[in-house]
Amino acid sequence: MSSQDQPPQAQSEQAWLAAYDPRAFPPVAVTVDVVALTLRQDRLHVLLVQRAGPPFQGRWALPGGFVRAGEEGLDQAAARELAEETGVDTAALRRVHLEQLGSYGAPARDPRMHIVSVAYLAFAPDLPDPQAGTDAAAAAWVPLDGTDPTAGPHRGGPSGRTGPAGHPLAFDHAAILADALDRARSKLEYTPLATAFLGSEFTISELRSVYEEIWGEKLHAGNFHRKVLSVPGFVESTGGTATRAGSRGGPRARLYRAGDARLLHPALLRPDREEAVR
Amino acid sequence: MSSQDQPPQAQSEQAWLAAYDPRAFPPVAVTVDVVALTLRQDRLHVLLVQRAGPPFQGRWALPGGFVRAGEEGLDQAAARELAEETGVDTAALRRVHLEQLGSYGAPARDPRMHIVSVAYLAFAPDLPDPQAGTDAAAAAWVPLDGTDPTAGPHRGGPSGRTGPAGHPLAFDHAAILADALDRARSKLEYTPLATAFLGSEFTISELRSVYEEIWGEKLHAGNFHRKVLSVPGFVESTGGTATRAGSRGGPRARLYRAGDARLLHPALLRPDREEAVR
DNA sequence: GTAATAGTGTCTTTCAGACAGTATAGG
DNA sequence: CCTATACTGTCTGAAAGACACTATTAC
Repeated sequence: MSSQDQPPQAQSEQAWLAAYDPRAFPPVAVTVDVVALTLRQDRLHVLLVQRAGPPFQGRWALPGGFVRAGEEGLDQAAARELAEETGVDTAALRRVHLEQLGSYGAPARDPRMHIVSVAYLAFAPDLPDPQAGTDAAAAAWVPLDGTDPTAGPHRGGPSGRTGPAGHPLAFDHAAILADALDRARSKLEYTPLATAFLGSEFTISELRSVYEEIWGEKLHAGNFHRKVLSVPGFVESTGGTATRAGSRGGPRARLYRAGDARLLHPALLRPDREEAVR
Repeated sequence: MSSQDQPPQAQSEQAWLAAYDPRAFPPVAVTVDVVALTLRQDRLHVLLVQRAGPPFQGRWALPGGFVRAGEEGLDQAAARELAEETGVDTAALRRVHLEQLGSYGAPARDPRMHIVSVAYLAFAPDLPDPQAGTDAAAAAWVPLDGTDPTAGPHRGGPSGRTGPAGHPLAFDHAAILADALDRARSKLEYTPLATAFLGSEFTISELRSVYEEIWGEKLHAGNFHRKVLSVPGFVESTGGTATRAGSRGGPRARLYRAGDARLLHPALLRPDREEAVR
C-alpha cells in the first residue's frame, strides 16, 4: 500500500464521468407498482386501475408507473404513484404505511421491453373512492374475496387473481398481489401495523376484525383482548369509550390509539397452520 | 359491458408494440449486487471485490453488475454475478442459498447515472478463495469484525463498514451490507438456513457456532441442543459420529444433516434484545 | 326479557431458560 | 488426573389457548 489516501485517480475519474454516456447501456426500464390494501366494511380491498392504453389495454392492474430518472428514489416514486392514482393528497398519505415488497424482473414480464418492477406494499385506513389518473381509464378499491380457496393454510398464491370484471390482472400482477398478501399476513404477526388500517382511535374489537379479515379466520375474542393489552407499546388507552356499542348490543368498548412499538414482543402468532410449510 | 371477451384492441396492440421504441424512455439502469456471507474459521466473512475501473476505482464493493437486458431475470443475474466473481461453478452454486434482499434506487447513489440496484443475500458454506472477475482488480472473503460496536442489540447499521484496507465501501454498499446482516440475523430465527453455512454433515455444536457468530452472542449449549432436536424438520440424524472430539476433549458428537423444513416451528428466537425496537 | 358483546379469571399445556448432573474424550 | 465438552434431567416462569363467568347494551 502506498501513502495515497485519496480515492485513486480522482482527476481522471472526473474526466471519465464527463464522457460517460448513459444511453450507451442496454435498455432496462424501472417501474414501481403499489399493492395498496385497505378495509372497507370489514372487507379487504386492493386498489386497482384499468389500463387506458396498451399493453393490456382495458385490463385491470396494480397502480404504478415509471420511475422518473434522476429525480426521485424508489420510495418517493411509490408514494407519488399512490397519490396520483388515488387522488389522496400528501397529508392523507402520511397515515398510510408504505414499504418495499420486492422486485420482479423476468425478461418477458412486459411485452414492450425488459422492465424491472419494484413492488411496494401499502396499508391504508378507509379512504375515499379513488380518482383515475391520467393514464388510467378507471381506478377502484376492489374487494379481495375472503372466500378465496387459495387463502388456505399460509399459502396465498392465487395465480389467477382477477379484477372487478373477473378478468385476470395485467402483467405478473397476480403473482405480486399474492406475495403482498403473504407479506401482509405475516406483518400482522410481529408488527403493530394492523392499526394502520384503522382510524386514530379504535376499539380492541375493531383491531381484532382487522386480524380476522386478513388472516381469514376467527380469533378468540377474550384471549385476543388480553394478548393485545399485554404486548408493551402495541396500543395505549385514550381513556374514552365508544359512543355506541355493537349493532347487537353489549357494553361500550374502550378506545385505544396506536402505541409506540415498532415490533410486537412477544409476537401475535397465527393459529396452528399445521406445522408450517415443509 | 359488451360481449367482447378478447383483450380490447388486440390487433392494434400488436401494431403498437411493433412501433414501440425502448430507447425513448428515460435511462435508468438496473444492476444486481450480492451480499455473500460465509463462515471461515468460525468467523463471518463477506465477499468483496476491488473495483478495477471508475467510478470508485480501487475501492472495495459488493460483487455485482448490470442485468443483461432481455436475457435474464433478476435471480439469474444474481447467480451469474456470484459465479463470475467467485469462480464458483454452477454445481457448487447449488449449495448456496440466494434470496432477494431489496432494491436501492436513490438518484445519486451512483455518479454515472440513475442506477437501481437489486440486492441479493447469499449464505454459502466455506468456499475456496475467489478469483477476481474481468471487471475486478481483486476479490476476497473479508472478515466482518465480530467486535464491531455497531453489532449491538439488534441494530446492525454500520454506515461506515469498511473493506480490507479500511477504506469505506463504494456506493451505498455499506448500507446494503448492514441491511443484509439484519436480514441474516432474523433469518436464522425462523428458517433452518444456518445449515447453509455448513457442510452436508455437521454437529449440533457446529450449528450452534453459526448462530453464535452471526448473532454475536454465546448461547447455552444444553438448551440449544435440545431445542434444535425438538423442532421438526430442522435436522435429521445421519447415525454417524464425528471422527474427532473437540480440541479440548469431550465425547465425539453425533452427526446431522439438514432436514426438510423450510420454516422453523416453533422458531429459535434470539435472546432478550430488551423489548425489541421501540 | 333475550341475545350478543366487552372484559376478566382460571386452568392446562407448551416452551424457553437456568441449573445440575453424567459420561466421554484430550492433554 | 484435570478439564472441557456432549448430552440429558428437572425445575421455574412466561405465554398461548380453552373455558367459564360477569356486566352491559341494542333490540
